[in-house]
Amino acid sequence: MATIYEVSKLAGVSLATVSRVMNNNTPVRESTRKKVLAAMEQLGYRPNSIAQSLASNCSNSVGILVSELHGPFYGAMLTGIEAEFRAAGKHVIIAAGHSELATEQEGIEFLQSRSCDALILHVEAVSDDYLIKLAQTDTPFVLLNRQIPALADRCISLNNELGGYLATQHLLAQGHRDIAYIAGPMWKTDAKERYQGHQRALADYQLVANPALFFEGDFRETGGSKGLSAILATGLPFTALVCGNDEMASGALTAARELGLSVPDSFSVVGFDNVNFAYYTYPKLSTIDYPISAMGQMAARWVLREVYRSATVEVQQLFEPHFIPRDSVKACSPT
Amino acid sequence: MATIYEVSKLAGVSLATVSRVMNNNTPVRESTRKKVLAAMEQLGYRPNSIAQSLASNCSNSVGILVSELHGPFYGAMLTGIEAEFRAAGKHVIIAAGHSELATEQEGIEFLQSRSCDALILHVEAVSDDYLIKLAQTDTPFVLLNRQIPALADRCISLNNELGGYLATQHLLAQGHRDIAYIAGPMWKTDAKERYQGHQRALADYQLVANPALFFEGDFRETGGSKGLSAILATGLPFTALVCGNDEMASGALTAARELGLSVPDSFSVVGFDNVNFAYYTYPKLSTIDYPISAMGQMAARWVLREVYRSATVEVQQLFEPHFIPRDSVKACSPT
DNA sequence: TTGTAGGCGTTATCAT
DNA sequence: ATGATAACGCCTACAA
Repeated sequence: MATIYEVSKLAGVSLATVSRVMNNNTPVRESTRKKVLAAMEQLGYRPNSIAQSLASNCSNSVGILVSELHGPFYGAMLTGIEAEFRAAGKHVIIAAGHSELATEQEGIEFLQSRSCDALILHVEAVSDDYLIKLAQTDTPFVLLNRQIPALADRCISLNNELGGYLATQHLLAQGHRDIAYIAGPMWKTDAKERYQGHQRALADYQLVANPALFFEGDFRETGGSKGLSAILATGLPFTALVCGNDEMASGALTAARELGLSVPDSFSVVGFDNVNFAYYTYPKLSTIDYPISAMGQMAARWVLREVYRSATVEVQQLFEPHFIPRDSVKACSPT
Repeated sequence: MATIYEVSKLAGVSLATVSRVMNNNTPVRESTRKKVLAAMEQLGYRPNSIAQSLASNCSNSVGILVSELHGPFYGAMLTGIEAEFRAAGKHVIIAAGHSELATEQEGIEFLQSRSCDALILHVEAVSDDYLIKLAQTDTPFVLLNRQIPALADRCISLNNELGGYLATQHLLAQGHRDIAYIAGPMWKTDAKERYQGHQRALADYQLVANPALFFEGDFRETGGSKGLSAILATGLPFTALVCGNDEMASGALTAARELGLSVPDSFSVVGFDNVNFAYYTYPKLSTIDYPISAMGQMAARWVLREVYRSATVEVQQLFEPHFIPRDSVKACSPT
């Protein structure tokens, strides 16, 4: 592989000049520029990005830590991020944190050791304090799907509470009063906030959530099926079920079918996230939209603006969810 | 950030010695090792990976090019790859090729310019010749889901033809004779091979595929729904439908339901890939298993073995699919 | 076992 | 506008 040195020799100029035409940061006479370009072309010269990084103290790489690489949710997020960075010539290093404390911390350290210029973190297990400490470090980072007041300027998040509110509010407006709830792991902020929204919507109608109709699931399909069984086992009547995310809703739909119950005739179901497959369940799932791809893109832009100082479009940090009506909810028939 | 130099000063040894304890490739007296370790600890020393890369001519990074970052298929693949590399201390740079020629080539060049030690390529649009030329370059790469005879030693692929054969064979064994087929884009090798397997299975029964019952889709859900409409529009009878992948099968299921047809009573459906949501469709989709996560892992191992010379477990390059019976197929009732 | 010194391919600061 | 030359932080013969 040709080096800058060989290019300079062939072009009959100095190292520095070659560097200048590459980065065009310093004026170079047009004729010499041409000479250099020609030499580069002739040698098939490609700058060594490692050497550039060492000398410029900028690796042009940003680390992404997500909980999982698979699953409809993170895929959409990564797509938004990658597209934005690729266009800017930055590259993306990914690591999975698996929602586990140790793995998430390791992941962050791993990414830091790779000398990323910045980090985009979608972490769940790590504590607020840990992140606040991390902010003292000289590796800048943005937080996706998390709200920490002390770090508000680097948080990009959805109003989960509002989403939870909207889901339940829609059911209430349809006449439902006995509403079961399958939550995600309540130690996860988004699961908790969604549930709080649920409670607020109930309060609007002078109602209170019935603890017997509550189940704490795992955000996965099995959580939905187990949750439904548990709720049915109470023998209590209910006409609607809110699930903390679409995966659990899908599990609940499947379980209901296997038990001979039909949705929405036996009861209505609402999910959360609007992942791509929500449209392909049967019945099609009514859910809350989570614009995760756009949010990933915003995280990328934040980095572009704050770290690479490129003049980019506005960065939106707070996103509002909205309700997507489909076929899994119907009005509560007066009995 | 502390450098190796400061560590050496604090420990009272030379630069070289510090480097040696880090890489432990050269014997170092235990007492000096301790001193160095202590100094590193005290300074919170972290090696600069960029400098390491420049000096050692090894970036410890491998580039991954996939068609898409979202979708159940690639997610599973990335998971297999990331886990394997992370454990080996290598990191993963990803790029999306979107199944488009220009984007795939750009992606490869992008990854090369990032001085990856190796590439894992899941490319569809790029030609065999291009890849054969690429093999002359000094960037080693493995091919996932592609078979090129001249590059056989770096191909990790599934026997798609066999998969296609198994899908149809199962239907034939269940008594089906009029079998419709919704293929993926036929310029994609896997789509073509799956269809060839379909034809071979038919041939076993002295049957020939009916071109009127064939539809070329796009591997996406809409392909399945459009395909089903097109096939129904012919008015020809059929009792089973094979789809080139699960996404299209899912689309066909949804479309069938909307048309008032019930699967598998009106007709049976088989998919391909066994993506995670295949279990959550209604009815649960009978399909062909595609062990993509394991294949991703193998690609990673190939790199570990061939490029990083680490003694790893055997690398399996050829994978065999098998049939997963679920609820979308039933025996053809004799009429 | 340990130290010395040259090199990896750029960038960037001075001069000129 | 251009050229020397010193970083950048580490690795690795070669010597001792």
